[in-house]
Amino acid sequence: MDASGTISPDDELRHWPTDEAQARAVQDRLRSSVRLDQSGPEPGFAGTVVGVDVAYDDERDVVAAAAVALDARTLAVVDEATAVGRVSFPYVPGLLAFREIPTVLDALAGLTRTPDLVVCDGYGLAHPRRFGLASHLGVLTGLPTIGVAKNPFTFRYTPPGPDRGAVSPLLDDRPGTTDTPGSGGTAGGAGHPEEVGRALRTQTGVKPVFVSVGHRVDLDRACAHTLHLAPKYRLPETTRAADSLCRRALASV
DNA sequence: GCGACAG
DNA sequence: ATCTTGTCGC
Repeated sequence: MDASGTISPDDELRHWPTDEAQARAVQDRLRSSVRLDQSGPEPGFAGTVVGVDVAYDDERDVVAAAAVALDARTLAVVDEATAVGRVSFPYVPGLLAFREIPTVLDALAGLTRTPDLVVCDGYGLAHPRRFGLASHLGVLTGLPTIGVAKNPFTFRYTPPGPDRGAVSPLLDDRPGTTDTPGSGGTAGGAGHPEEVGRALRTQTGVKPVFVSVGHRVDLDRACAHTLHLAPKYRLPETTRAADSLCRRALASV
């Protein structure tokens, strides 16, 4: 991090961790760079929302990433890019970012214009150390990011109402994991469960998705964007487009 | 020791 | 994430 508080993605990539202990140390070091004090772009803003996703071929040790830019208002695809690389880290719950980010950064670099918002597959704040994939990608790029996951991980939630748009809090029952203002310090006392994200029903009668803040976006807007991006299916169109593209990219390698 | 475990 | 058949519906 330089004097202005910016993280250098190149420096981070040069010092990419090789084991779990190093990776956790990186998360603890970068966590303080996350900006949670900005509300982020308004839903329906004039700009692009970019979806990123990754596909793997562990047999050949190959990973393919895709970045697809949609018009934030019409959801039309306006730009896309892919990148291929070697798997840089094994899958470990809580350390997903180290497996996905290097190739995702390459894909993002292939876009013609700078994204106004990036939607990640996975979590941001909803993470054991409050620094999931979306937080990590946000800090390394400086871009507003959110995380939309398909599973609640270890967090607890009460199912939201049956209608599209219904939400319920995603809660961390284990206090003392992080020093969050209002969580009552580090003593493992019985404090109120911390809301780390939200379960959001994007389609009536369909299992919810799990939204959390990444970087420079608040939770209300993260949910509003997610709902706007999912007018027809459970998952945001950004995620669907990026998922489709990275699979095609992997298959053509 | 056993279960749970984003993608 | 990935492995996989058939099936229901627009």
